[in-house]
Amino acid sequence: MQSLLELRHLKTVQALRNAGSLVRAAQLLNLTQSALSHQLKALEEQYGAPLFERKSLPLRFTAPGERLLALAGTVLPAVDEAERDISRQVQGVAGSLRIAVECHTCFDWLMPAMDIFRHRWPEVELDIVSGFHADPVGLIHQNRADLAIVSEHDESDAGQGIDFHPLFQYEIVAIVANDSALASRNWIGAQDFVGQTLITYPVPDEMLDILRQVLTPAGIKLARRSTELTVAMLQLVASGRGIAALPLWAVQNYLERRYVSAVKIGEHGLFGKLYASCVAETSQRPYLTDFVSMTRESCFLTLPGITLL
Amino acid sequence: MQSLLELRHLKTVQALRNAGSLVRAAQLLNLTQSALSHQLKALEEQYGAPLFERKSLPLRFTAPGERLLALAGTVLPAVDEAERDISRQVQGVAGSLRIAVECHTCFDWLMPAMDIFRHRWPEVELDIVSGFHADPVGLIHQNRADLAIVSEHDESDAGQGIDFHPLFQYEIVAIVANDSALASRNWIGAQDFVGQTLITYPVPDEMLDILRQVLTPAGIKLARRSTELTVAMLQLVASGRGIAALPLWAVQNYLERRYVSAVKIGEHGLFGKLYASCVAETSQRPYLTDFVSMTRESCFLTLPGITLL
DNA sequence: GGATTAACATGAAATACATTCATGAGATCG
DNA sequence: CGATCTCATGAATGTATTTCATGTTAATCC
Repeated sequence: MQSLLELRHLKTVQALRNAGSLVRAAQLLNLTQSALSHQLKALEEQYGAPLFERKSLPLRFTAPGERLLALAGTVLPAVDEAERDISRQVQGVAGSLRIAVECHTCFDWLMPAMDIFRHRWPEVELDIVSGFHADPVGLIHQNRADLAIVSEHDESDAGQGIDFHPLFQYEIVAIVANDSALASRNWIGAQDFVGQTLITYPVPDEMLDILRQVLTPAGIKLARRSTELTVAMLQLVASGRGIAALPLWAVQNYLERRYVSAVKIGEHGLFGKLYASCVAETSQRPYLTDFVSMTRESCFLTLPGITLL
Repeated sequence: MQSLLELRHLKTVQALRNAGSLVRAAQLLNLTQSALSHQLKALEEQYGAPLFERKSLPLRFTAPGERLLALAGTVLPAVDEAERDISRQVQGVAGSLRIAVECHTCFDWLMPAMDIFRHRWPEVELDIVSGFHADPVGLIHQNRADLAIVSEHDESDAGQGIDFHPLFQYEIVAIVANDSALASRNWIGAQDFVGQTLITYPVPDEMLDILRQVLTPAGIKLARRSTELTVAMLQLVASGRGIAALPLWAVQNYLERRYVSAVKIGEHGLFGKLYASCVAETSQRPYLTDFVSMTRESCFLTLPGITLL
């Protein structure tokens, strides 16, 4: 009798459209697939009609489903904006968000995320702390940065009043030439790197997962060659000058075009994790939590093959 | 961390503004005052600021409160509209709502309610079945009306697949001249009517609560005089030609201007109740439930001193 | 054509959450 | 200064959402 529609349902419907499947939508919302299934069932029962076709991929919505999507499209941004306004009214927000980055590829997703953020929080001073620092958390302590994007969290930092907000996890794959002997392998181990030239970004060793997690533990030291640009690394690999290890999402395009080949590293794959870390006090700021959740969402929707943490 | 705001909260905030107090807002929403208090407390905790000033009457909202109100003002109508659109998509609604009325004063609130309805459901054919019928439910059975506004429900009808949707309750007071001996009484009983002329609308006896509930049971029969217009009745009373019994809300204006006086009927007052009745099938239609809830709301906000059933 | 993987559905159990109940405190009014 | 009104609050209740543990279906792959 009485409408059971809540913002929650609108968020679900929108996530469903963006994510393209119940499973992915559930990850986006930090819920289980089952929860969404129940939610949607309840809605469909209330309206007496299905909201979307289950079989088709990509998901197709019915007319009532589209109408709900349209509603979500106007309502949810309005709600977000109102809540940001209230944050501003309550604590005249005029803070800063200086972001320290330790990994090269981060820029690929950080830029679009920052653009969205700038639009949502125009009065917050947004910056990237340039250069690559071996210890980005140190920059926070020195108050030269507000937020650091890091790949592992030092347990020692966690105690020091530093919060780690999980972002996402991505697979790091070995990139080899198409005609390489390794290209057809199911996966390769540390020993398979021996004799190769490793092509990397020009950053300290500790910041390269392939070294820190695989080669150094195995006691292997390789010839190195470095370059700033991902395309340049791929060009070197393609022309047989060496092997690289890069995030899968960063090279997906080239793989689809068969420019180079990717091989899993280790039997279960090598994964990089990313966290946003800041002092506990900063964690409280509404724009900080907004930045984190917005970044997670935009990365999940943009970067292929990543999973949220 | 995560926003707890739901449509429910927006409805609460809006009801609070419209009703002017937690208690009245709770009646509007079919909730207890306590529920709203808890809801608002949770919101204020989340935003870290009060939403309204508790002491002042009429209620004053703070800046965050106003911002939420503004949000509710854009969001809730959009949600309503979307749900109506979905109803239309699912079951191409093109029904009719022919309303049979048994009481005279009903027009005062029915007209504005119908105006709102017409705007919300333009494709539904809206009509009043004119004339005053002793048995409006009969009109439904004959399919000459879809909805009847009645003051008591016949138990015999309830079985026959007729639904009764409670609307509201109002007090019926005796209207006497200011200089009448009765004017100063705390309340008057059936015996106090003896010897007076009863001024009524020109309708059958069964439809007058004062007769049905008070005078007839006491075996009292009075001289009668009738007129169509409420003002005319008051004029007669004021000039000492008789006594009337009318809904308090209908005469509130005149009482405030001390044109006539009102006296409670019976120690605990005489109350009229109104229901909207229709066949069970009609009850299902989305526009019917919308009409009922919308009418309840608009009456509650417009008519002074009524309580929802 | 099984075997495997992936996506969604579903009933029951667990959990979280909103609401009510039963008060108390504070203000207002004859 | 009771009487009445409004709102707040903690505990108890009850409902509703979510998870858990499966089942089903469809698509993909040797």
